[in-house]
Amino acid sequence: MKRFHSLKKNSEFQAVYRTGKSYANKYLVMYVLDTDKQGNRIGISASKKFGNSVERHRFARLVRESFRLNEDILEDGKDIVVVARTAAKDKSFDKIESAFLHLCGLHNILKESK
RNA sequence: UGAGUAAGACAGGUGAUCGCUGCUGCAUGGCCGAAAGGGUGCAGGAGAGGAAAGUCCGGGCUUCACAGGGCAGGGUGCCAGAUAACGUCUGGCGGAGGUGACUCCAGGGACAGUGCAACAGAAAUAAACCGCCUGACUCGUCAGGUAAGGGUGGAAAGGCAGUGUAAGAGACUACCGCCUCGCUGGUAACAGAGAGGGCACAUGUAAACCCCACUCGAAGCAAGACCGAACAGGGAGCAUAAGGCGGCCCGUCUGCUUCCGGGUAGGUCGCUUGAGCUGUCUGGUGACAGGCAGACUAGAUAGAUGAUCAUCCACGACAUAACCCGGCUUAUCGUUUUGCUCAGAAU
Repeated sequence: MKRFHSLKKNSEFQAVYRTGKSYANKYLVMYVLDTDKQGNRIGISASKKFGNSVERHRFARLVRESFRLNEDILEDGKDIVVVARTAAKDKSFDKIESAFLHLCGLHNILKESK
């Protein structure tokens, strides 16, 4: 299996926003939708309000890295959308990663939590 | 040495582990495919900027339009050159600033016409408020002359000095400025000296309309080209077994096969070898042009450069390619090189 799967279409994002459940903390907002398909998919969103191109790319990389390193402890068959909040700007990797795992815990999609 | 001025260079480095996107090689009777190949795995090597930014100009490229001419509209605006082209660049000219190196200038036309010029001021394109002078008389008023002086303003009928005069005024004179004429130098912008005018309808504004000269077709890589599930459409054949429109036949619609053509999702190309880069030589004051040699240096398509650790130091600013080039503008922690100028010291 190559890389990891990501959400691409606007319609896929809209489906998660409308029908998925959401939790938020200081840095991130996370939407999760059950798909019953194999593999998890992630979509990352940072609006222009968040910052310029460099800052938005930086945020996306940190979230992608958090997802990649922790994918094996996540349950299967989820569409996840992560939205940036402005407080996440200029934050280090471990802050973003802990925020990501915190939200995964709230969504109850960690394998250990069962 | 200090202060300044101009032109450049660099844009955290090194090592380790995990991860991402192309490329090359090898492997893979195992996953897909008839095959080519794809996929997967391993290895090697490559992988953002000086502004990649703003999208303000110009060009290539692509599609559309196009006999020729004119109008409208846009752009440019001292001269010569460079260039594929430009609103860019180079060298001059003129003006402004600086002791200087040097810097800055949207720098055609205001006797073609129209418009506008707040406030202040007596008056703003038209002039007598104060003042000055002359005359008259009822003795502080009237009539007339006057733009030298006062005050207002960005701008008040060329400036300054003198002659002159009742007081004044280019009324006259010298110098400077302006205008006209030819002469000399220069490709030209322009400069120089000379002669004449006697200063006029008299100010400013053309990033106000406008006039003059030159110039411009439109839209953009989500351009566009090709392949092409699905799904509308048409032709041919088959079945005519069944059903609908008919009481029945013909006909027609529904069905299946096949072909044609349009074309959505999706895919492939466009997509990186180029008006390019590096070095060097020649021509040119220079922008630049030409010759020779060398290297190949991102090509993603929801969009690849990240994470962790160690270590060094100046403790790392601004900011992420999206078809490609030439410029402009704006942002930027700092480090550093070279030329030149001024001041001081020493020889």
